Amino acid sequence: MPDITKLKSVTEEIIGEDTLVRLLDKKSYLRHYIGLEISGNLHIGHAVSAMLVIKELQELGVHCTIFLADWHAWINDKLGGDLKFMDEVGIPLFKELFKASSLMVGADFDKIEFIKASTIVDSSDYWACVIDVAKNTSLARIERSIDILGRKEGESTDFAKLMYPAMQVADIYYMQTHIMHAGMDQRKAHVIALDVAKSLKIKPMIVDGERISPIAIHHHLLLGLTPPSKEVQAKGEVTRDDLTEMKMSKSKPMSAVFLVDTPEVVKEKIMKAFCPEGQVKLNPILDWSKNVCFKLGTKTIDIKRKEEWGGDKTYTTYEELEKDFVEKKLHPMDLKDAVARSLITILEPATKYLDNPKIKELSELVKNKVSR
RNA sequence: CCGCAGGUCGUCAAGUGGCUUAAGACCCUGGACUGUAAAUCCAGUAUUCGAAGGUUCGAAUCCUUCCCUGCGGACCA
Repeated sequence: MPDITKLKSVTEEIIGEDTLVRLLDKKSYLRHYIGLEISGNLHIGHAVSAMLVIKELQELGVHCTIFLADWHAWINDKLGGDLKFMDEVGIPLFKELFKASSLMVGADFDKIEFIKASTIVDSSDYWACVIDVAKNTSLARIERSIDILGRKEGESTDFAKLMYPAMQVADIYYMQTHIMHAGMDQRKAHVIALDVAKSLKIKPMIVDGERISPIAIHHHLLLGLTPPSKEVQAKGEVTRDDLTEMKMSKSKPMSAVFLVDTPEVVKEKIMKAFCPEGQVKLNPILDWSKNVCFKLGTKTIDIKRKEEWGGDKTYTTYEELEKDFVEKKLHPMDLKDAVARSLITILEPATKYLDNPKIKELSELVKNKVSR
């Protein structure tokens, strides 16, 4: 039996776990994919959550693919919807950022296949898949799933945005990627993919001659560093949609740590982060401790503080740390200091790799494009 | 193509001829206070009102043209 415990430790949920184990056991050739809109920047969540999953899948012998969703970015108005710019600047930069991420987590970058959306849309078969998906779902369903674009309800939606979910699902079947992987914010699209699995005529998902439902892997979304809205804070229950709402966002630079951030910037962002003393719920510093610091690097948190505050202490498990934090034996400031140092260490391979003029130039071009 | 409504700070939004050197809220920035952040309290932030003309002593507010957005209609009878 293949052991997927390590894979599970870096994901929030796997839908179709039994199928995955069965197919791995049979040594079937399995393809994975994760799609990303070309937006011009990757944050630590992409590296940790997405790349870590790729690393674990690679170790299980799965062929991993990164789908460069330039057409999807166009639909979603990223980088000015400028496909040419994406091709010349966005995608080259993205590949460097992925390379940097792979260095951070130890994934094999050379074995990752890159596929651009703009190449598969040349095929009429692809559009047949889109229609096949669209024929097997309802308009209401699509409308409900539209928040996968990261848009709030009520925002103006042009018709192209309604095509997006059907395309996203079609991507999976057209490319025959048995494992569809994304953040928790994308699960609505994946659930549609699951629902239509048995009805599709054009390109059903086939492994070893057997028709299957694709396997969905969803990784945790790191909490943004900025305070959650008052409404959410007041709620007793925090829903999935609330969590999606609070993820790191490129439009709020202080909410996220980017791969290109210097150690000084990382330190500053962490020190300015929301971190209520003794509270675990909606606390990004605790969330990051658990999902970044204890998953990468030394997998410990080293507190350095004066004797009067309790002296130095090293935590080797998150549970231990959480307990002390709740009992207020660990002050937010000391935790922040330790988390910042940990992140800087974890980011170091990426920081070093990205410290080169060509990459900086691409990064600048994107920055100008976005602010325009 | 026609009709209706609308375009004011990053966002929402008041203002319908002089009291506006454009209110307020949120966001953002700086400061105070906490051994972090948040909360709280101060301070700062549109010489400009979709664009161009025009009327007027005086316009974001009136007129003209154009551009854009939303809604509805028309075409098929």
